[in-house]
Amino acid sequence: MTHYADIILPLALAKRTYTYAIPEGMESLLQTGLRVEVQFGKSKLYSGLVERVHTEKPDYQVKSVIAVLDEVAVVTASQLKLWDWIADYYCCTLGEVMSAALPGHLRLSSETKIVYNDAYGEDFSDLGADEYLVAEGLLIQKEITVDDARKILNKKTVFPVIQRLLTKGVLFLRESLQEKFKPKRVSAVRLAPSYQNDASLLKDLMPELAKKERQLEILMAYLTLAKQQPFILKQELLFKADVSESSLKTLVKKGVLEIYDREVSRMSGYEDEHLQADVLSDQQVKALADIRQAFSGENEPILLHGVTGSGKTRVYIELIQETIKNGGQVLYLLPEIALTTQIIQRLQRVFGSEVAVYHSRVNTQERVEVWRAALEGKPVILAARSGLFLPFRNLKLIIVDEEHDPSYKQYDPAPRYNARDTAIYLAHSSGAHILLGTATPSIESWYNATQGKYKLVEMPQRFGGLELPEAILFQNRRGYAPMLECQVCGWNAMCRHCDVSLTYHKHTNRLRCHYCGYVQDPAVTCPACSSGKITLRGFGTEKIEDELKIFMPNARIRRLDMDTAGSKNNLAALLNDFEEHRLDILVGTQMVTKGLDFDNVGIVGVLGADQLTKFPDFRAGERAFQLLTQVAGRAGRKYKRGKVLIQAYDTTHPVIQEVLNNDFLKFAARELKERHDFHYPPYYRLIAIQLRHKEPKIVYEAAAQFGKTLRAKLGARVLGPVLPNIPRIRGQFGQDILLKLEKSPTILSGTKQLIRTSVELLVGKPGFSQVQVVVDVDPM
DNA sequence: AGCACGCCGACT
DNA sequence: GTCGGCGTGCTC
Repeated sequence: MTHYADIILPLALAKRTYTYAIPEGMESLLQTGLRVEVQFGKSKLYSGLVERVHTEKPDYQVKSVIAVLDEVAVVTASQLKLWDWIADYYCCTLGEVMSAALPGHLRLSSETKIVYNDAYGEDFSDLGADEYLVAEGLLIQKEITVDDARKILNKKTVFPVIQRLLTKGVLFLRESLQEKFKPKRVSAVRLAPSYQNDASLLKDLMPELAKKERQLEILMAYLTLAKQQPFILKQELLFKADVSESSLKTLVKKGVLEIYDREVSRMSGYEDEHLQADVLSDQQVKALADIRQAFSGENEPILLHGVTGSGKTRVYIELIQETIKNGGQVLYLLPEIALTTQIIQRLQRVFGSEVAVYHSRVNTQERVEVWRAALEGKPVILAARSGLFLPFRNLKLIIVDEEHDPSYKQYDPAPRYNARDTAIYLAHSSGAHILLGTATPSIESWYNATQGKYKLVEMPQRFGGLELPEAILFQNRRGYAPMLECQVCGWNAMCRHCDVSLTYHKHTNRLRCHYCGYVQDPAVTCPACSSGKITLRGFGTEKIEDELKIFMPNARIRRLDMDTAGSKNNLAALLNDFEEHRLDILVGTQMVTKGLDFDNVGIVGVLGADQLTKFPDFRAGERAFQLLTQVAGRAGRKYKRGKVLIQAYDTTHPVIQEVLNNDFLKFAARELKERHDFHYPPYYRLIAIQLRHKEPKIVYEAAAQFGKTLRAKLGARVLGPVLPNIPRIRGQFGQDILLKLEKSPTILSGTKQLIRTSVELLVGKPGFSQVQVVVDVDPM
C-alpha cells in the first residue's frame, strides 16, 4: 500500500499542509517532525516538515517526497501543537510559523545551478559571444550558479543567454538543496593507538624523556588533563604545558601522541564554575516560598513584581537550580535588547555549560546547535522570544523576565505573536511552571494578578534596604531624530518610498529612512526654493554627545544606540568600558534603560519626558511610566544612592507625578479606569487590520468595503478605516481598521472566521486581488 | 512565495 | 504584427 505524508511548507499558503507520496522503501524512514525535500510548483524545491504519515489516497495527482533530510525529528509533537495554536490565535499560516520557528540553516535554500551538458561536445562555433563565455566557464567548472554567470558576463540580465544555451542543448538546469550547517572542527590531541592499548609502553617511555624536558611537560600535562575531561584540545594542551607547538610535533613524530579533528560546540566556552551564592535576603526567602507554594497548587502563572535592585535574578537562579536538579529544562526569556553579556555571564557563572544562549545576534550555526541541544535536554536556555520555538524534551519552567517589554510582540513579518502570552500557553500545554518577572508590570498582567488569574508575588524593597534615588531628570528623545530642513521654506528631506522624514546620520554623512532603509546624500541647496540655508534640526544622541563635549571637553563620552550597537562585540566592548570606569558618560536611546546592571551610575538624565505621554496610542501612559521607572532604577544600584534627573515641559502630568512618587498602585488604578472607560485591553481585546496597496485609491475603496462588511456583523466594535500614522511605507499605501471586542472566546473565534471570509470576499472582487490584508491580534 | 497563463500598450 | 507589461490563479 502506498503511504502518504502531509507536509508543512515554509510559505504563506492558506492550506496548512500538502500531501506527497512516499516512495517505496522510504516509509520506514519517515515520521512526524522530520524534514523532507519536496518539489512545490513547477521547479522550486523546499525543505518541508512532515506533519503526518498516512495511507489515505488523495483524489488528485501527488508528487513524491524526493529525500529525507533528518534521521531524528527536529520538531517535537508538542512544538507542532504550539505552531497550530499560534497560527490560529494570531491569524497566520502554519508555513509562516514554521519560517519563524526553524533556525535558518534548518530551512535550507533552493539555488538554481547550471550544469554543462557533456553530450554537446566542444564545438562552440554557432554560439554568440555571451553564450560562448558562459559555455567556456561551464567547461572549466562543470557547475555554476546563475550568479556566477552574471559575474562572468558582467551583466545584470543573463536569463536570456542561459535560455538560449538551454534551447541549443549546451546546458541544463538543476535545482539543488544544500545542507549549509557545518559543525565547527578543531584540533584535538590523543594518545596514539598503540599507547592507548598498552599502558606499559608509556612507562617505558618515561626514562627516555627524562632529559627532554619540554616533551615530558607536554606528556604530563596531557595525562593530567585526560583525567579531568573527555577530550583535550591542542590549544588547551599547549597552554597547560606552556610550551611551543614544535615540541608537540616531536611527540607526534615519535608516535606517542596524535592530532585529530574534533567537532565541538560553538556554544559557551565557559568552564563550569558553580560559584558559592550569597545568602538569600528575607524578602527573597519569602518570595521563593510563595512561588513554590503557587507552583505546587493550581500552577497558575506567577507575576513577580520586584522593584529594580530587589534581587529577582537571584530568585530565578534558585528556581532554575531546583528545576534542573529534578531533570527539567528551563526556558529563560528576555527581550532581545536585554540579552547583554551581563545577564548571560551571570547565568553562565552559576550554571556553566548547562546554559545555552539563543537570540538573533547568535550566528545561525550556533542556533542550529542550540536547537539540537534543546532536543537533547540542555538544562537551561537563555533566549529572546524565538526561544519559544525550541524543541524542548522536558520543559518544566519558563521565566519571562521584563514581562512588560513591548518587544515581546513581533511586529512585522507574521506570525505577529506575543512571546509572553505564547509562553503562558506553552507552559499550560506542556505542564511547565511559568513566572513573569518585572519591576513595572504591564497593565494586562497586573489586571490578571488582581483578578486572581495570576498569583502575585511582590518584592518591594531594594536589596540591602537601599532607598530609591532622591531625584529624577528627564526629557524624551523620540521624535527628535535629526533631520534636514530648509530655514527659508521649511522643506525637509522625505523618503521617496515612505511618508516619513529621513534621519541624518553623522558618521556616514547620509540620510536614511528608518522604515525601508532608503539612503541618500544630504542636499546642499533646497530642492524646493533653491536657498542654501539647509540646516539640521532636532537632537538625537549624536547631537547630545556633541553638546556634552563642548561643556565637558575632558569627559570620556560614548554613545549607545542602534547605530553604534551594531554587532554583539561592539555592544559588549562599550558596556564593558562603561562598567569598568573607562567612560564617564554614556549617552543613549531607550537601549540603555533595558536590563543593563551598572553599579556605578551616579546620575541618570532623561530628556523630554512628557513627550512620551503624548503618543497617539492607548499605551503611551503605560510606556512612559515603565520607561521612566526603569531609567530611575539604573541609578545608584548596589552601594550609593544615585540621582535621576527628569526634564519635562509639563511636570504636572499625572504619569510624571506617579513616577516621582514611585506610586505604581495609583498609576495602575488610574490607567485601568481609563482602559475600562474607553474599551481598551485588558477589558477588551483589540484586533488591528491594515489593508495595503500601491494605489491609494484602491486601498481606500477596499478598506471602505471591508469595513462595511465587518460592520454589518460587528456594528460599533469596528473603528475606521482611517489613514495610518504613516500613510505610505515601502511604496505601499495603507488603511487601518481597529476592532474592539468583548473578551469572549465565542466572539473571538467568530470574528476571526468573519475576517477570513471577508478577506476572501474582498480579494475575490476585480481590482482588489492585489490588496494585502495584515491582521494583528493583540497589537502593542 | 514563485511561476505560468493571459490579455492590453510601444516597438521592429 | 510581436515583445513585454503585470493582474490572476495555482501549487500536493
